[in-house]
Amino acid sequence: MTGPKIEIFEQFAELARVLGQANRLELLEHAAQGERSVERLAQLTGLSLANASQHLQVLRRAGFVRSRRDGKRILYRLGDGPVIELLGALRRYAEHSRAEVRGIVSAYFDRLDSLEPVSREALLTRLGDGSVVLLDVRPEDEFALGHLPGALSIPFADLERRLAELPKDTQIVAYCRGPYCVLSFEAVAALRAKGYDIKRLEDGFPEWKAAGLPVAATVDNLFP
Amino acid sequence: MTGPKIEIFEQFAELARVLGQANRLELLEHAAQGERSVERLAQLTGLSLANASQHLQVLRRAGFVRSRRDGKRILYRLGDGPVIELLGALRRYAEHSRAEVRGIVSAYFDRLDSLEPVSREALLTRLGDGSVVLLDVRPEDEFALGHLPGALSIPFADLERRLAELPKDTQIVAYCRGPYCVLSFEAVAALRAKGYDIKRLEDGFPEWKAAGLPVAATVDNLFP
DNA sequence: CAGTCATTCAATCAGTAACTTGACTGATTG
DNA sequence: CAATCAGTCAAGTTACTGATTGAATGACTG
Repeated sequence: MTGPKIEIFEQFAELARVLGQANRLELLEHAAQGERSVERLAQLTGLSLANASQHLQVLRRAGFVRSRRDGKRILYRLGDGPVIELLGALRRYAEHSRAEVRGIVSAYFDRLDSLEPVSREALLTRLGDGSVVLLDVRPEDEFALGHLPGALSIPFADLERRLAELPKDTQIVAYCRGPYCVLSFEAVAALRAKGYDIKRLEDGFPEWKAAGLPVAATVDNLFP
Repeated sequence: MTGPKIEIFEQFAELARVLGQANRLELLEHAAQGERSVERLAQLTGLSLANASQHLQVLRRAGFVRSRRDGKRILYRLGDGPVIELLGALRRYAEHSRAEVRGIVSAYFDRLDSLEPVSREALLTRLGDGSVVLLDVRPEDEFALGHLPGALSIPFADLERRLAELPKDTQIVAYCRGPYCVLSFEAVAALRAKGYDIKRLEDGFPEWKAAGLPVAATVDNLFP
């Protein structure tokens, strides 16, 4: 081979191998929501503590996440390279090439929301003229760690109880963790059934943040 | 976990695992230049025939390459999903996050070409007004399988012998297989030492083609 | 239609990866 | 300063991956 290519390819391959594990991808998505302790991440993914810890270290060595100590806890958050962009490229490739992905997507998602999602750009314009209400359906702690400015936080679990907070005369745009997060799909399905005018944001919070758009946070790192 | 995520992550991880092997990435880059037989790809990468064949089948199952039979030969070419985009995202992430990659790049490449490369957009404009000569330094067979329109083919190995074909008064833009292909770097270094005004195209042939820009081919599939 | 060529398949082996368990470290708390 | 808590480390098991070898397929060639 000509020159330095083998080494470069080996570096690329090492990074790709780190993403080649479903549990790590899941940890990564959770870390992308905001800082999280190892224990919390282990809970969220259903992994054992030691296993989660080891996976997180693999992710850290590859730069996909960073960590810092806070008292006895160690908090992991997304790394600062173009991680979301890389995951987005992987997702787009998968959607194009893997019938399984398209199948799962259509089975779970299209059934719930046959309408076009709202793009980031469209949302920005409509937020400007106040013609839309933004709804964050992620759990409260994820909202606290960071959310789209002006978003209303009603975790999906509380939605039924808190319907009164939602307008019937203004369109609602719901979002959650990412393009494949079911929460926003189910919120759309549930609220539409009740007569609300609601759509889904195409991406989730991490994509919004990665695009360099403004983010609001209620706490800094209160909920690990 | 909520819903269909685990399955989706497993699909993503499967794809990432396929890219998690340097030999496969190398095969992929060669297939991205144009259709190639298994034997040729094995030669180019230095892999055994059976090994190359198996890796190519892994790549095919993931949709990164396609194959067709031509007589006794089986020809592999790049798949038609956003493969180049995915590899580009991987490359950009690696450049950002891996000191090793930056190190290798600067050790081998920056030494050879400290000047800014020419972007696709800039090249397009300058091709329009005829203020630039395009130079393809890849081997002849890769040129034959596809090249940028109007490019002059002088394989790097023949460069010394064929200097007469190059203008001294017009700027030259050299390109080869991709951002890390050494050929164009070395061509730039060699010709600049001889007093030519020469720069490097930022990307290579596959990126150009993937961007949907026009491509010329001398033969269809004559050189497998 | 036997021989040859290009590729794939099947079997094997060595090396690596994922998960578990239990011990260890480092910071807080009584 | 001992006890506790959060996380890491080290060792072991099991499963998978990559490479090699030789046999098997499938298509052309005389």
